[in-house]
Amino acid sequence: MSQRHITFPQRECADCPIRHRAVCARCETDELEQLEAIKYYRNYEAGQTIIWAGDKMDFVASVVHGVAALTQTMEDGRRQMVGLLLPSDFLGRPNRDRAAYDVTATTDLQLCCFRRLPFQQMLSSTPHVSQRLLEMTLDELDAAREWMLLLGRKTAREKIASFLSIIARRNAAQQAPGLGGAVAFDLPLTREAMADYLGLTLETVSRQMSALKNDGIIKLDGKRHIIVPDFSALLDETGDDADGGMLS
Amino acid sequence: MSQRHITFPQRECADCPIRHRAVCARCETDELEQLEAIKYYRNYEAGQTIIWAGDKMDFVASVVHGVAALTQTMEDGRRQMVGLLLPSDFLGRPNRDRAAYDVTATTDLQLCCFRRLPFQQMLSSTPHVSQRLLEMTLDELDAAREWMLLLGRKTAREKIASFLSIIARRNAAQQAPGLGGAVAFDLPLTREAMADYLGLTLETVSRQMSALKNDGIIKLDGKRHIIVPDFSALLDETGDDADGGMLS
DNA sequence: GTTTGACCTTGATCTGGATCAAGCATGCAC
DNA sequence: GTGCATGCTTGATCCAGATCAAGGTCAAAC
Repeated sequence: MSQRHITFPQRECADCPIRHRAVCARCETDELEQLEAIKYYRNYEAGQTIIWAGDKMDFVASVVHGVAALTQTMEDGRRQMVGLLLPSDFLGRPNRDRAAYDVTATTDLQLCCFRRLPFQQMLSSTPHVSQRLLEMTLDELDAAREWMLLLGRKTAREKIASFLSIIARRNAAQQAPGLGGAVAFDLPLTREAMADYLGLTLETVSRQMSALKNDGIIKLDGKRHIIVPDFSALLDETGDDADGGMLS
Repeated sequence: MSQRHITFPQRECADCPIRHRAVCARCETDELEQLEAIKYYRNYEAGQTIIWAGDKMDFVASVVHGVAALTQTMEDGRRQMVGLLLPSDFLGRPNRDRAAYDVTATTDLQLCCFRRLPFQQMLSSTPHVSQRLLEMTLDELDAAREWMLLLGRKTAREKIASFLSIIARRNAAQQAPGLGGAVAFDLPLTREAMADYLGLTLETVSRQMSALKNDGIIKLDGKRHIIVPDFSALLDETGDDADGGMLS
């Protein structure tokens, strides 16, 4: 394993990039101070395992930079990703001291870790933290249910298009507004990890990526950089409602 | 539609069958009184739609008796169940006034409904309610992740065996302890609803049920009553770890 | 600049579950 | 009773995606 050195800056909460979206989003100054007292940063490089299912886990954490994946593995080696954590997402479960899933960094990653026991204390004493955590957990449950529809009922092409639009959307949420329907971004996953996310094989992922490229829906710059000339054309391939579920 | 009349008894919280497992589980007497003031019961018969995705929803609820299903439908009619609510499970999302999924009663059903706005008030003011709701939501998220593994990676036979063992387990949780590995229960879903749960067609569900019957893993008494002579034999068919994920 | 290994693409073939198509069983309405 | 609808089973065929197999690309290590 390479010894490449990663250094994300470590900072005060006040100028943290996820300050207003993470579990700490609603905290007042004094509550932030309490969190500062129990927090520490950890950096991982792409491909590293953060924790194995069943391992003791003495912290919970927010993703600050990068992407982490939660994966379940069956005895015979079949793997299914069950969570994809992007910046501001929360890792770990309060009141549970062992990891339920394998957790790996799929890109270089920085976590803001909170020691588990004091964090649990804060959950009882600080409604701003527990309310925010409830809201984030409900959002994750909604995302999981979208994902179930994808796994259970979508075709391989729809799965790929859906995945690309999810990544594009979550990227856009943090970055410059795209100009006129065009979007570009880097894939945070290998073809194999995409297959684990989508319930496919890596060969099918590769073939469907090529098909979308040949149909002009996406362009590839290298293996990982995606350009979407017309985002609505990509959405048409996802199988989802054209209006994104909006109601009159 | 039939006019068959359903009457589940309506009761005081004190002798409610889900008193110690539902969102109210941790409430003290005075908190229960607050809940009593904003609660009312609703009964539905098997097959009835409770609410359509996008409809206004002015209540949240606990399932008291029976089973409800959350389902997503694509434009072309493909359907995926994304939630199965058994007694004590929670329906609805605080701070959201429209249903995100279709909700149907798959058996005769009783809901204990709470008016949404006062319930949201209580969430802010009553840690015992919000803490319990967080815990239940985290449990649902874990269940959703198991379900993703099932949808993404299991074979049709494994899916059926997994579904049967889930229903058997949740039934057993409330009822007499089975004698020596044998279990019996009623399916709360039609073959078609099972297909929507499992990401299969109803024909495949029917074929795999027949296969498990022919292999002696289950016995059928009518279409819906299942007898499992040896529960561990059923578990062997699920593809899950033999030890149920227990660790040394 | 050559070797190595990780990652990705593409081709040929196979197969589990979908689809298309009958028909059966049960229970309710009349 | 008869008629009819709903739910279920079973058979024949098809096909999307898995599997098996071969190479291609690129960057880091030497």
